[in-house]
Amino acid sequence: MDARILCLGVLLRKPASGYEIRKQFEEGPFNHFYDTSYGSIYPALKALERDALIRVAALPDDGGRTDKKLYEITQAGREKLMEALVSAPERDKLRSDFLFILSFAEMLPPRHVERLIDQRLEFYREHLNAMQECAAENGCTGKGAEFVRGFGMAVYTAAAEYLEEHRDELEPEEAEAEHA
Amino acid sequence: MDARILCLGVLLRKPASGYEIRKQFEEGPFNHFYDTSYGSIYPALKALERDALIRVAALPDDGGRTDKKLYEITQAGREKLMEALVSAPERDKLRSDFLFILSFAEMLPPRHVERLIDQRLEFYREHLNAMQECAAENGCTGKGAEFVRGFGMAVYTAAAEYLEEHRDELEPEEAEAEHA
DNA sequence: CTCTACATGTAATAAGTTACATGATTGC
DNA sequence: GCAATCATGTAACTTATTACATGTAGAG
Repeated sequence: MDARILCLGVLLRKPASGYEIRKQFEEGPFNHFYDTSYGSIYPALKALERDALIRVAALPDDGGRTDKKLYEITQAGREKLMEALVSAPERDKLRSDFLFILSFAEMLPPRHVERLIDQRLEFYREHLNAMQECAAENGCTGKGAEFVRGFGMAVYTAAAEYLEEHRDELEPEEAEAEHA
Repeated sequence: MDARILCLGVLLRKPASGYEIRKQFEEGPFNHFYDTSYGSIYPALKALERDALIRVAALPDDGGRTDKKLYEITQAGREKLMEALVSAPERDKLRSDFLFILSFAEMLPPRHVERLIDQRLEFYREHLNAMQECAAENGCTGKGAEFVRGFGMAVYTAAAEYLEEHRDELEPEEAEAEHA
């Protein structure tokens, strides 16, 4: 899924500007499994408009700002998106500095490992809260979106639990060595 | 973490060739949270050797092939890696076509959704098996690596359970509509 | 009036992926 | 002899990221 399909996905739910699309990937429902920056969104929107997969919607005269481009998906865009949605998904790609670092835990200062895990737990807490509240305003609507949200929460919860229950295994065992 | 640091991480555990490093990211302990291809590994090794962070080890005369370059980490390399390991980790990056697609589940053919989830469950089964066996031969050694392996298994298990327990929520409810 | 959030866009850069090109070794 | 795996490397391509550049609107 490249930035173009991602944008189509957002626009299928409702018309939005480039800025608003960005926000959906930063705070909204797509936050947890995709990330995209302006540098990829704006060029993507340009290409989509060129190919008539989206168009600039007539600006609503509710006093919105005039420099804002509200894009909406076209029929061709809907078809293009559906095509992408039913084709075989690429496998997930994860890049986790956290796990990479932790896999060398025994060679690191114990305090550093402690802090790393504390920060991670804090991260899970925050995001679980945010996910709980991610509601209609953000486009967290529909069976699919809710299912995915539940999935994310289940995974984060399990991750946090594992960290809490097993973090002591990473502690250096000073006393033990003496008895050897 | 770029390809260079990743390579240093592999080489810290034991000397390896570019090909073997690749395998660690494809099958080995780093499999689940990082991915890297030849096109990034070989240039990374070249750069690391140029900077004296790794060197070509004397070939063991056990009859190995002569075109194989066994790299080992140098002291400077160890320091460079440690520096990277104690600096603040970048946040995880996940890109999941699976979740993106599922978030539109209600607009997709039910059969497609079914198949998607079946494939995913199969994926979890396979990888949980592989992770259970990922042992010493592969460099799954040490507290850190084992902790990370356990973490991965906990997360995959939770993900699979969620899918199994909640997949029915994605089924279209034909009967219900009639009573409305 | 000032800060934050809204808003769009480009250019330089960095990075990794894919496909290509080649060849040796091992097991059957 | 043949296929699979081991093994190294490059070039073209695609892609996204970062930093830059600019300006508006609303809240306090």
